[in-house]
Parts: sequence; C-alpha cells; structure tokens
Amino acid sequence: MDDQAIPLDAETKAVEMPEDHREELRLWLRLLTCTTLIEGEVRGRLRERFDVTLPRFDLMAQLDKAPDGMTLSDLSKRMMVSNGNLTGLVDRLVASGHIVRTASPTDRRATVISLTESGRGEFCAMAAEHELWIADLFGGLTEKDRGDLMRLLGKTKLSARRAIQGEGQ
Amino acid sequence: MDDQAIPLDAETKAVEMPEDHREELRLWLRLLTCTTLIEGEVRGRLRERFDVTLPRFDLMAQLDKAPDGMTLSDLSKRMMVSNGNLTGLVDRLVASGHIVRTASPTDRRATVISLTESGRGEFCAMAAEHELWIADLFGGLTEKDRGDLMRLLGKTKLSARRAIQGEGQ
DNA sequence: AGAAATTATTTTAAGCTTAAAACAAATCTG
DNA sequence: CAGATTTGTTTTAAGCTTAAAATAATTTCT
Repeated sequence: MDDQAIPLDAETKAVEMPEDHREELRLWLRLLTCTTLIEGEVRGRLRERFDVTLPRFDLMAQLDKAPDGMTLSDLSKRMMVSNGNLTGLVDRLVASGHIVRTASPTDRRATVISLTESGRGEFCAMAAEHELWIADLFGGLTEKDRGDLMRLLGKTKLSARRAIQGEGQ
Repeated sequence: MDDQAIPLDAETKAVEMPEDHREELRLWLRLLTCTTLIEGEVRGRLRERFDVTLPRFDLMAQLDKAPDGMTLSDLSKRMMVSNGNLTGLVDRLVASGHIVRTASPTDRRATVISLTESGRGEFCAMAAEHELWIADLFGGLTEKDRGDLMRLLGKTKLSARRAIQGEGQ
C-alpha cells in the first residue's frame, strides 16, 4: 500500500491508471469502416446491376454452396442473423421464384430451403460479377498483404469467439 | 485461334482461363464475419447492460467527439449512413433527452445536433465499459498483430475508396 | 439580380433486423 | 412412457436502413 509511481509512456506523458484501450478501439472502428465501405458499395452495385438486395444475395450464396438445401436453422447460423429475420427473407425469395421450401423428410418441424433452377442460374450470373467487384475493391493489396490480413482476421475471429464463448463462465 | 495450353497451377490442376478471385472473396467473407461477430456481441451487451441500441450509441459517440455539435450532413458522412436514416434516429434521441437540435446560426437549412449534459454523462459511462469489451474481444491479438492489422486495414480502406472513387470514370 | 445548380433535411415506401414470446415437434430423463 | 427440456420455426412489436422523391435554403453563374 505504499505510494505507487505513475507509469509514464514512451512520450513521458502520464497515462491513466486503469490502462486505456484506445488502440483496440481504433482498430475496431477501422475494421468496421472497411466492412461498411465495401458492403455499401456491393449493396449499391447489386441493386443497380441486378436489382437485388444484399440479404437476398447472401442467402442465395449460402444455398448455392448446399446443393441439397439447408434448414432455416442452418441458414441462420451460417448467415449469423436471427431466425425471425429469415422467415420474411425466405418468404420474399419464394414469392419471386428463386427458392423453394420443402418439408424435411426426417423432422416434421423443419423446412429445407433450396435454390430453384432459375434461382441458381440467376445467382451464378450475379456471383461471377460480384467476385470481380470484390477483387477490384481489394486490388490495392499485394498477395502477401492478403495472406497476412487473412491470417490476422482468422486470429481476430478466434479471439472474438473465445471472448464471447467465455463470457458466461 | 490456335489451340491454347490450359494453364496449370502449382498443384497441377487446370485453372479457369479468366483468373478466379476466390482468395479475395474468402478474405472479404472473413472480414465480414469478424465485423458481424463483434458487432452482434457489442449490440447485445449495450442492450443488456444499458438498454441502448447500437445506432444510438454510435451517434452519441460521434457527438461526443464534437463538443460544439454537428450538422446532420456531417453526422451522416461520419457514420456512413443515409440522411433519411438519421432523421428518425435523431428524433428518438431528442425524445429521450440525450441530444438537442439547434438551428444553425449561419445556415437556415441546417440543424446542429449536440449531446445534452445528461446525454454526455450517460454516454461516457457506456463508452468506458464499451472500451473494455472491445479490448477483451481483441485480447487474443498481440500488440504486433494489432499494429499489423491496423496497417493492413488502412491499406484496405484506401484500396476500397480508390476502387469506389474511380468507378465513375 | 435572377435563373440554375447545389446542399441540407425530411418524407415515403419498402424491406431488413432484432429480441422476445408463442407454438409445435423431437429428444431427454426419471 | 409421461413430463420436462430442447430444438425449429413463426409471429409480433419496435426500431433500423436504404433509395428516391420532395422541400427549402444557399450558392453559383451569368
């Protein structure tokens, strides 16, 4: 309980006793900015070029990776959105003929969602252009940059998951 | 129009003629996952701990950095959301007493928004905890990781801005 | 100064999103 | 096997978000 020296940082300014985390905050804000920027651009291009919304595109992208369809629960986990959200989104995509609901043969609670043939066709056309847009948006990064960023984001994902998972303990 | 050799990659598999950009796509999806994961957690904690929504918090965070207030246009640029979106958000924050609208002395079109005293007080309390949550979520990264990630995201931001800016040419 | 273009904000219509509650079917457990 | 819990989905209420059109004030350009 003796007097304690006020810690000084490299620039010899007194720092707050409970260490501040402005650096992490800036990192988070920058991450958010990147995502918002790219997402907004992709949203706009999807609308202008294909008259489709981003959520619709995202949903179809998940289904495209699952030839045998997926349940709503699986979809909601994959897309990281709430269950209730999907109900409406699926309704609209069924109405526009892009996807179909099928009763699950094994579980009478569940419905399996899958792309219709025309839905898959439309999605593939959009996905091909979408991939070019993304490549363009990330075009300022070198191959090494992209590898490094991929690795660091992987680490970030793990870090966040651990922090989220561990909170209930 | 002679026959053309199909290029082979390092693992000796045929690759698509128009080069594919799946790597950039994976990078984008991972970036999006990180943001969605962290954003969802922060949203939930703000609600549980302070009964406040993330957009409200974000708006107050911007105002906190502008002691003399900001116009709606400035706010919408900073927050990267549409103008129309802010109208409603501001209405609700005015109704709850967190912010006030003041007529701009120089421009009769504009309104200046600023935090009320109690709004600033409430925000500061939330911001202090929020900063700890963020530090916790990024806790799995070393100081070097954070520096590297910061730099790479800076480069990503520039890359995206350039791609967006340059599209109209 | 007056017309034209720009800027600041609001309104509108549609769709997205969430949390919480409700419901139904499947699984677990004593 | 019956009651309790979990799981899959929908509903509800509230708020968020966008794009596009409308309105109003300022600035620009003859």
